[in-house]
Amino acid sequence: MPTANLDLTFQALADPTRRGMVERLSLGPASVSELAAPYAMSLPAIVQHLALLEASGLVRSEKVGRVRTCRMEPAALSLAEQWFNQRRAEAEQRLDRLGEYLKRFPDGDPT
Amino acid sequence: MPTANLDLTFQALADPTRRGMVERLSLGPASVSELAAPYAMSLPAIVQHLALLEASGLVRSEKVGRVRTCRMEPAALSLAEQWFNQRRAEAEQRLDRLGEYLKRFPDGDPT
DNA sequence: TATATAGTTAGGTAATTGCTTAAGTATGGA
DNA sequence: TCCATACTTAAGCAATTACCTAACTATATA
Repeated sequence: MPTANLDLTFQALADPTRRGMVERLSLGPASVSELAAPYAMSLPAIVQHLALLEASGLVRSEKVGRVRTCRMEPAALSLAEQWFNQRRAEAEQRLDRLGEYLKRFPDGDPT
Repeated sequence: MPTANLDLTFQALADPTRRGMVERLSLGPASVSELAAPYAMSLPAIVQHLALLEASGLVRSEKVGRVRTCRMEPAALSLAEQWFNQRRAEAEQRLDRLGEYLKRFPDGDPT
């Protein structure tokens, strides 16, 4: 339902850095600097990416002491996944109907 | 594997107009003006959205006479879907390992 | 052949994105 | 208490995005 959230989710996943961060977090929680380690860019840039991931709901984080620990929010992932499933379901339904139709009128239009 | 293509795919799906067009095309092929009909924006804007959908490989189109017919390319959708499946698989694996671990050391660290 | 239809091309603009550097603020350890 | 660590905030900038209008090119149809 919340189409705005799908916007944010897909937008978040459209960037290879952010997708990399999600891949990392799918293996388990990580601190900001751990997330940043594989990338050549500045820490503020990473933090900005993280902010988008949090805005989309894909990632949640909490700070204890001076380290912020980030972890995946699986529900947000599955929301996007559902969208794909619906599209596939529709496409398959359509092809089923087309199949039925062709079985009844193998030569095309029933004219 | 082609991470650049995932970029384009998710980028394409991040916009509600384009996502709407994909939803429409999941029900079956449509002409450019049919795709444009539900939206308040100009035709050139729609054509631009369509160009992004084609660049991502989600949609393919061909022009016959003066009408261009657009249709879904299911393979591109399933590429994105696979990415989600991998993420979920990893997350579940991790939780399984965590479960095993807790079964062996119910009190936490094995120190 | 004239006119409407379906789409295309070109150019412009305001807002957003993905970075950067510089200068902070807490927190934890020697 | 001093210093390093782990971020955070602010400001700026070049490139991209999502539109727009105006003008154009084909292809049907009357």
